[in-house]
Amino acid sequence: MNIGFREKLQEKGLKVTPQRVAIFEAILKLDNHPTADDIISFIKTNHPNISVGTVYKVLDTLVENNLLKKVKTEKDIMRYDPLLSNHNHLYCAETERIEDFEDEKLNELISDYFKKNKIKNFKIQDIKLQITGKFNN
Amino acid sequence: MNIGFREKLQEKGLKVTPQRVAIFEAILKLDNHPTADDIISFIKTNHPNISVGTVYKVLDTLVENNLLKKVKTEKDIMRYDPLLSNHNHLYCAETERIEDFEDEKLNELISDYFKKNKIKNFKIQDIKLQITGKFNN
DNA sequence: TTCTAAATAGGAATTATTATCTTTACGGAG
DNA sequence: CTCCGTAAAGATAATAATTCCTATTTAGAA
Repeated sequence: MNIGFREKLQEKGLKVTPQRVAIFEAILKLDNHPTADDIISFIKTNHPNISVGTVYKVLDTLVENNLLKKVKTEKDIMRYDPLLSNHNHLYCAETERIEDFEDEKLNELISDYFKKNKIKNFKIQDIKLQITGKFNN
Repeated sequence: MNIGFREKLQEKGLKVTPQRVAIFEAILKLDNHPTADDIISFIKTNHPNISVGTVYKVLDTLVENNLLKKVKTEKDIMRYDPLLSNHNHLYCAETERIEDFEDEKLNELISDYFKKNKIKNFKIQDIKLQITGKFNN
């Protein structure tokens, strides 16, 4: 997966730098959709020489190149998501926890619906479900 | 509708202040889901004596009391929405335009789906669709 | 009208993010 | 393998949005 990341950088014509690798690894390791701040803290302990500005710049670059996605919570905080498959999120407003939620059947149901019921004057590019609620564990 | 707003404030035990009324009216007048900044600018010209901090606090209060909702764009900007019916949004990433989108049939379809297909360990409180794409006009 | 808790004004402080400018180093060419 | 040009990183200043703080005001109940 590390190797996959390096290759993806190269495909996009981006240089493979230790900073980029470290930041991407941090996101994978931190799991659960870290904030920029989570990533910065993690990086600070593991790679104390990587600067804050670099973290932001790398995140931006990766998002621009679709190696990462941004997720937003209710509270307006950006989170980062390394999974690139088409998935939705379960989100708990109280605890700020986010979990991935994949359900191919549901995706189909919705996209079928929109095939039959076009929205006039609007061309859909992407549909995302934000499911808010409470985790039982 | 103005009157409705005052009543809603009272129902919640909130004081009816000219600031709250002015800010709520601004949101209605600005339409299209203004940002806090839009609201502040508008207020600045119409009620120059209302302070920025107050605008933020009023918005928070109204959101807490369900007299207003927050909407998020891709770009991490908060917008405010005075409509409280259960509706989703069409969102154009290029122009930042947001339109309301109501479709009762779709809402039913989705809630039926989740009645039949519970998510384990998670109790759904709210489902929102974010439909990203392009407007044709 | 009086009183008190709630709300506002105004500005400082904080936080997150972006910009700038210099230095470094990735990775292709020789 | 070494060198070079350019993309990327470092460090820090600047900006932007929002929150905090405290004195003052005011809505509305008694």
